[in-house]
Amino acid sequence: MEPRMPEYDNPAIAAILDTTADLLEIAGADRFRFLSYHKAAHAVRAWPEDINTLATEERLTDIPGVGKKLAANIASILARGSFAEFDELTAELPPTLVALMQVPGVGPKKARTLYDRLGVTSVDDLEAALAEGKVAALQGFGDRTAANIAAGIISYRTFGARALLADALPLAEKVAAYLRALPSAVSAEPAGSVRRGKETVGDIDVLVASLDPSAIMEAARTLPIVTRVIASGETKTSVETTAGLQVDVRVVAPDEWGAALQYFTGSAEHNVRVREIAKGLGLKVTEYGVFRIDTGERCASDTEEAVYAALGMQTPPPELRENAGEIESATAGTLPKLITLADIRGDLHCHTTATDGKSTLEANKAKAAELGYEYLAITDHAWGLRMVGGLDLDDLERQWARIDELNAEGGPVLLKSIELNIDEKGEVDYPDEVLARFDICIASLHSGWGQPREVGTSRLLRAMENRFVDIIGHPTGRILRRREPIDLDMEAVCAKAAETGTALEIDAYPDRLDLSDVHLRMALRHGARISMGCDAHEASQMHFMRYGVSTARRGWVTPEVTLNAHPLPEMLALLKRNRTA
DNA sequence: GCCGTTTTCGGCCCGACTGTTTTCAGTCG
Ligand SMILES: Nc1nc2c(ncn2[C@H]2C[C@H](O)[C@@H](COP(=O)(O)OP(=O)(O)OP(=O)(O)O)O2)c(=O)[nH]1
Ligand SMILES: [Mg+2]
Ligand SMILES: [Mg+2]
Ligand SMILES: [Zn+2]
Repeated sequence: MEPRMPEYDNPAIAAILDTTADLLEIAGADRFRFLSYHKAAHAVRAWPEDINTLATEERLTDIPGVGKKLAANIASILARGSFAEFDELTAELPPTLVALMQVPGVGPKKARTLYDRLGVTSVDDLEAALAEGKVAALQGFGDRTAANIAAGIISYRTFGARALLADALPLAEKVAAYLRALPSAVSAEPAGSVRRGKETVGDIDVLVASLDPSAIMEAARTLPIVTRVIASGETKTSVETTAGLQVDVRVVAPDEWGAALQYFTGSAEHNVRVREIAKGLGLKVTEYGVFRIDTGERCASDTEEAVYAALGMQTPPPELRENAGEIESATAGTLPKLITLADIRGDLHCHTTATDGKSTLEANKAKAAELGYEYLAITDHAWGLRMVGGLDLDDLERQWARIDELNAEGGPVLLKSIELNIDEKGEVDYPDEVLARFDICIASLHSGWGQPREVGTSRLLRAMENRFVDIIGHPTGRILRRREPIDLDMEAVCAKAAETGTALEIDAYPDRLDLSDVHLRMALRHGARISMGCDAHEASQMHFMRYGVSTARRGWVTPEVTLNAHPLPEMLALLKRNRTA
């Protein structure tokens, strides 16, 4: 049998384009040529249509930044795993050189010199060369550069993967609160990817407004959590911390707050686009303000709204600032009214002590009441997951009886629900007579992670054909930093969800956040509904909803399309099982 | 390499910090 070509998805294509860009840069290619590869990589990653569909329909150039050449190169990757320029580049340079550029302090020029002069092709090689004193001896390097690179290797090795938002956000808020409390500080807020609510973050960025910047910089260098000062100047300090995260602190004058917050919130791609647009209007945007190019006069700077208004734009919510369509919407004045935490009327996914949860029904109900919810779906595991105590019919009767008692007491309504297991054939637990008795059924994959695309896809499609499967739980099964998503034809999954009236879940558990932002946009494109649940295995985890909402907002999700942004009767009426034919 | 209510050619964001520089390149945000 022929060996199968690997199946590509948008992130896989984007990764190859990014590698190409890095190799081109190391090879000394024109700046705008390699930047075009990075730009296309970002656009492909953020594009809410499957790259295979686009290629088949010869619509790759629909993606902004993908022209004739890049479309041909992407098509070539899909067909044979590479393209001509990539083959030439990797014949000229070892592709492992891109890993050298991941070491803080090593960029394309130093990587090239290390390779040319010392034959260094890996981080291990680099470490050896440092130990032998060869790096410091290089033209243009020196002792300090060698020491910085050595420290960079340690960070590269120990910090590695991006942090979960749920781990970084509390720390970011703590650092901001600490700096805000300084007598010389006027205000301080987290910015960067933390403010944009990205599911993982590379570092923590904090903006401070102050008339005494040196006092802020001193405080940043001496934060209790600092393990190393990477750089510290008049307005910017970068430190490594005990949390294994880099913290970047930027300070500006109070009247520059809005421009600086716009800059430091990013994303970089959003900023570049905003600045290009400004230029076309005869304006210049920096972290200090919006300026007229002709007179140098400052037109805006104190608030973000003023900055965007000076460019004729609405202020896009931070979660949308990825240069993925929000600039066009903001310019046209058509930004969507995104879902907020306050719109959430209930949680549609939680576990109890009846299976693998650590809190009782009663404790979950109390938490739902505390959160001001109207309802809570009790979705313990079904019989198919016996190893975590999956419920049999007797267990269900007992749980339902207790739910009836609790509902009689008032407060948030507990919904008799279940998280069904989707088996190898796409079938779920229990006979139809039982499924019909639930208020809501979620169905989720819990096995088969390494399966080929068509297998996982057909399991989900089959499950969605079941008229009692109202929601597909954590559709891809990804676990951030631990498990790749199952390979799926997500276009087919979203289309089937829309066609059958099956909602797709955002599992708000911080290492899942599944569906992801980009897949949510794809789901909305197809007209699918969204369901939000924390997958709490302990009552306190029902607070994870805020992370689900961040991901939903990044996916352009509105309250209208979200099941649990509706009052109970409407929410129930939207379920597949209650649809009138 | 991409792109176009000023353009199919000539642009492509803007600034901070560091080290080795004798005037600024490299890296990063
Ligand atoms: N104008 C402009 N701004 C940039 C550039 N690079 C970074 N920024 C701004 C926007 C970023 O959100 C902000 C913080 O930079 P970071 O490198 O920390 O990126 P960000 O937080 O977006 O993502 P991260 O999760 O940290 O990788 O600085 C750039 O090249 N140009
Ligand atoms: Mg950041
Ligand atoms: Mg940063
Ligand atoms: Zn669950």
